[in-house]
Amino acid sequence: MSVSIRDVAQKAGVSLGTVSNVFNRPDAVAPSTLKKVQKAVADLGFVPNASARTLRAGKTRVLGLVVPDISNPFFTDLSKGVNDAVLAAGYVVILCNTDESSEKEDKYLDVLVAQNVQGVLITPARDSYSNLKAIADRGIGLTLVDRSAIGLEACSVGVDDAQGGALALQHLYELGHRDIMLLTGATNIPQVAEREKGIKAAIADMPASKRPHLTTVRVDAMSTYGAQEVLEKYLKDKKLDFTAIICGNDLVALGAIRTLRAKGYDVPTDVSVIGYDDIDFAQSATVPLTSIAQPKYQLGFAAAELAIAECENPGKHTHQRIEFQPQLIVRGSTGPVSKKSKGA
Amino acid sequence: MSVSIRDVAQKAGVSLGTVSNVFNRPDAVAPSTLKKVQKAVADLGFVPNASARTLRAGKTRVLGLVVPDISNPFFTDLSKGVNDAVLAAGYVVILCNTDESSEKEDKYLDVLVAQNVQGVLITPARDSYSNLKAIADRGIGLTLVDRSAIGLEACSVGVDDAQGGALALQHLYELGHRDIMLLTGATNIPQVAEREKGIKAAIADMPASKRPHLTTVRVDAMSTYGAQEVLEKYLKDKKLDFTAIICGNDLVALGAIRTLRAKGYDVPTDVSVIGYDDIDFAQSATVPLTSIAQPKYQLGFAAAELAIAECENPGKHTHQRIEFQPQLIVRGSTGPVSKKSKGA
DNA sequence: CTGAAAGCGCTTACAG
DNA sequence: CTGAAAGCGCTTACAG
Repeated sequence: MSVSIRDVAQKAGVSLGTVSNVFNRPDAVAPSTLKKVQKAVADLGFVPNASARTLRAGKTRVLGLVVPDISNPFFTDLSKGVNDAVLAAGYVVILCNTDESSEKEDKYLDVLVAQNVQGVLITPARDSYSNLKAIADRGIGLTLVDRSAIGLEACSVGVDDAQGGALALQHLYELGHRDIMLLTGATNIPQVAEREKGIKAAIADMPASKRPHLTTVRVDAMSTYGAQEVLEKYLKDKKLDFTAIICGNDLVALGAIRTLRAKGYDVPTDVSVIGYDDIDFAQSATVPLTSIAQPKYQLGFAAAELAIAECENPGKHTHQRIEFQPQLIVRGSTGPVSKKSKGA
Repeated sequence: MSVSIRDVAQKAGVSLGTVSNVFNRPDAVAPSTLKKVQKAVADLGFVPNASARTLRAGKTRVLGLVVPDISNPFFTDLSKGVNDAVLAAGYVVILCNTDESSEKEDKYLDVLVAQNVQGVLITPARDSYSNLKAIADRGIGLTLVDRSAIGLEACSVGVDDAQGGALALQHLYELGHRDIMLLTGATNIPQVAEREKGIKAAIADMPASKRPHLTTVRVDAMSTYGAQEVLEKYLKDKKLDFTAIICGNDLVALGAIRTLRAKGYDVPTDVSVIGYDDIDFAQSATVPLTSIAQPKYQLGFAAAELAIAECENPGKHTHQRIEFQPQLIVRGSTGPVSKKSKGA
């Protein structure tokens, strides 16, 4: 149905191999021949058949990106980064959304093997990486995204969550806050645990006399309602015993702000609130939210670059881990501790 | 590097063709042979090489999905629908994010041609479809998403925006509202124009004596701030002359609610507010938002099904358009018109 | 029901 | 610098 290299060769009056050379080693072709062939290519609208090319050369220039939930903006932005890196390098990416299901993940992995992808970028849905080893054994490059590559021969990219926690704490500390609530989720969520660790480490690093006091309160669900419920209960028959809250994520922060305002406390005059994730809505909220942003796009871009580097140089590629730093985004929900609340 | 069909044939003690038949026409293989081959396949971990398969059979079972902005939840959910449909059918999809750029779109289209995709699902970045004709001419199936296929031999899927507007109006009408503000964007946005048309048509359909009165107010930016600014100005030295607002989207609705509450009006007691899009945050808002939702997932699923149908049956496929109905999601921001506000 | 053979479109040594 | 030839891994009539 389509134009083949044979048609181009005929039209340009050269052999098959010469046309191929024009695409793969243009330096090895005489300039006049090059021009002739390029004209024929343009005239016929020839695009080399990737399947044939792959079959012969063994390289597909196709990558697979496997994510647990593409509706999560984290993965959406990440996937944009992957796509941009990949497009620049002449690669293509097959996106696989596992919906956090191991079965779907396995299925997609098979699909990717069948498609002869040269590399797989993945945020695994489960802790066990057994299904990934099969991929690596097939010689397919593996890049772990937002996970570490423990026990795997693979590159990985991630964000320094401990640092994210520390950033939040330091920001509040610099604003003068010394009584801080940590309103977060269960410790079995790795990210939650890691950030908490970062907060505590930052506190431990301070001179004992100046260390802020941290009260940890856990919500069942890291949602607006989950936060409201818990915080309302906490404030029930107690006076405010903190001047700032570090929240597990932005939804929790929004819920906290709502509760505080309902109780007649102003944010940030009475209480500063800091979120995590920097979701899209953070800047449109009633009180624009100070938050910790993750370099999602860069994460994807870097992961794709690692994967492509491995594809281009499978022999002497050394695996590496790239860890990005989260970023503090200051908006209206945090401010200096006021004399009023300090006194309270 | 990999296990080939030849290895399987050898291990199972059958010929090449028989192994192929096991994959492509299992009915034509004797049960005992089938089992022998399947065992060999499992033992060796054989996965057929898609490139070779494609090259020979001419079918790649690969689709391209080209969207202007994957960070927009509309396209994210849509892409989930596409992926699920595609996975079920044993296809694979290459996701292309054009960032609304025509150049990127053209580049991706070339990439997709080179990858031998069998079909392209696209929400074009520009109005002219000239670059799409080239795709169609190559025999690649084309499916327009959230656009009509005027001037193209192609299937298309979309949402009935006029109906969306009508739904919003009718909901408020049934709650007794007769003085309604339409707070929306510029009419050169097709979706805005179409919804407005639907609202007006719905009003025109009512008996003249009962027709609600519609005041249209336009915002520069369909954002929270854009809405606040315009509405504050409108309410400056005027009493409330409406009991409900239909908003251009959910962000506008959130801004409207904020302004109303700041002025001391309760939502929905004094004023009902309805949004559009049903963004994720709509249900977590201070006043959970009544909104018009679009069947994004279904849109993608249906588009993929159309595309696959065309791939499977390129000869006698008739192009069709599938138009989905938007859906009213009732939450707390709308309620019956109160006697108080009615009297005002 | 099974096997031998041709060929999909390209790349890559290799000889000239 | 150019061309003829082999072969990547599979599918598909075709003969048996």
